[in-house]
Amino acid sequence: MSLYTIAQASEEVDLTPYTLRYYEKEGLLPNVIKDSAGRRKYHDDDLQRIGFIKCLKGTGMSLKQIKEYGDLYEQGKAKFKERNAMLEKHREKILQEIKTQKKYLKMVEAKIEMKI
Amino acid sequence: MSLYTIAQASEEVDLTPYTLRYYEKEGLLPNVIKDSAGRRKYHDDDLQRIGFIKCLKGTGMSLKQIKEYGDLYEQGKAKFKERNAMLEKHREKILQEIKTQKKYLKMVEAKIEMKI
DNA sequence: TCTTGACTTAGAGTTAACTTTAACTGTTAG
DNA sequence: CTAACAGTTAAAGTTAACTCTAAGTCAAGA
Repeated sequence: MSLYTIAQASEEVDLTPYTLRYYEKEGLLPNVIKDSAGRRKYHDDDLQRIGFIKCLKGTGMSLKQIKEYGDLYEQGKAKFKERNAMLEKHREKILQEIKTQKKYLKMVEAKIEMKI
Repeated sequence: MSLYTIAQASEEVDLTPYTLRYYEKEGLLPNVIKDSAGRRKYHDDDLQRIGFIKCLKGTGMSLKQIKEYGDLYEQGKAKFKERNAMLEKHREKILQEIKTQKKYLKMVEAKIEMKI
């Protein structure tokens, strides 16, 4: 049950403190606690959550949608179906994106081989 | 040797006329000609070029870098080496990105399977 | 006690990539 | 001839996602 300052968390998840505060302000990190002096303390759970946010963001989900997902997550198993539907849909999007990337890769490779 | 109006080109490449004019203004499309009334006429070559711009952009290259690449392209075989070096580097980036996407795909799938 | 340094906030500023607006021009159908 | 239409420009506006600033607080070390 280790706790991290914002600097440590920042290091750990490779996002700036600015970004961490921004995500929190946007409602993506509802469970970050503060010490008696008002300073943020990040739990491992928070870092896990940030990790998943990075995954969703890295696969093209907007922060707005990520927040929607997070809000469903906060509502527990009542919203499990909705939440998983979002993920299933996102999974399809990622699969499609990988296909597109592979197509583009071939285009770039073709251009390289063209030697003109 | 067919020619396209901006509306037709827009349809063909699936970008708005706004975007096509914007790309031109940014110097990404230096060869678009105009008719006697000042209206743009797109050649097949232009559409090909736009197609490759979409490829580079779709794989995360910024318009600024795409312009750099295009500028080298304009300078013909004198800059062939530099140009191809850019593409080789970009190829590596795409490969890395596909790897990352696959990792993220697994994370999303794991979360789906988690059923919590 | 003083100062240094890491934090806090609200709010302003930045960047990329469009996207729209306003005012205008030339072409075409009735 | 004229109205509608498809285009033109320069410049302003928009959006997402940060990124930074200014002013302040608190704790720890010399």
